[in-house]
Amino acid sequence: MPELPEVETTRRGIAPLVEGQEVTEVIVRQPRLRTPVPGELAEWLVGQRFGTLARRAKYLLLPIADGHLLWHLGMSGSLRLVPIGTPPRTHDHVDVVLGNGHVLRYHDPRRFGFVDFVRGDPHADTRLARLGPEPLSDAFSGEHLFARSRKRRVAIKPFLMDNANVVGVGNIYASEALFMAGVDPRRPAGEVTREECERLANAASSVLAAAIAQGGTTLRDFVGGDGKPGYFAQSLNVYGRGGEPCRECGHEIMSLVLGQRASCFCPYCQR
DNA sequence: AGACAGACCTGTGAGC
DNA sequence: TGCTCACAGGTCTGTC
Repeated sequence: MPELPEVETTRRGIAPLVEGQEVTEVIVRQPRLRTPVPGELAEWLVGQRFGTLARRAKYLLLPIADGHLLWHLGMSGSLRLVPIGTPPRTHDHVDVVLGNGHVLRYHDPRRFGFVDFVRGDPHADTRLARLGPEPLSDAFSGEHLFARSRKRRVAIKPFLMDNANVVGVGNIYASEALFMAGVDPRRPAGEVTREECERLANAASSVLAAAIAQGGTTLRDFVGGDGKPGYFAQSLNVYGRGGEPCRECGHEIMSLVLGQRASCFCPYCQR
């Protein structure tokens, strides 16, 4: 499942072979994604050249002459480059054929992702305009979290996962950051202290940076050719470990539902 | 405006 | 073994 680190890894991986390339053909095999693939996609793209690829939150931005492709990988999407002529597999929904002999191929079993075209400034688009700061930027800090969370009664975990507060912190990273910071995920956001917000911001940034450094290892759905789970899974302290002993103190990891999401935490280490 | 429920989709794994 | 079914996940929409 692409979390922010995987989206960033995708961007870095495909950029060298996509930037500056002309689109020669667009093939849509399955238009029914989270939002339908626009019928005019080929019309918009063919003959255009891609500019410098960017990322905002979990969105990839692919610039063309008068706008941007806005691509979201959803929960199971991947964007890869394959040589022209590579036969599509099941769930290979969209191909963007490039002049250099490569195909930018979108694969998404659960079809939670989407691709759309935004004319003009993409950051003015409703999907991007309300987003909070990037977790690895200077705009994100403990002070920012502290200021945003005052008087908020929602639990700190769903607060952290709210894109308006900080982007790219999904269920897994929110759980891990809260463990690292020693904060109980059920606490009302407004009651988390300034010092705890500082620890939380540092924890969220460092766990995301570590995951990017590992190449955005998938954490759950990923299974290698040898059937082994993702590498980063070994680093998880609480996520998916309900009922198991805490690695720090040995107490049992609790699991419950917060904001409609499974949440795991150590009731002894996290107060 | 904040809080929360529901919808979207399908592979996986548990239970029968 | 084969079937059913709940669950996971991010984000948008709708309701209170």
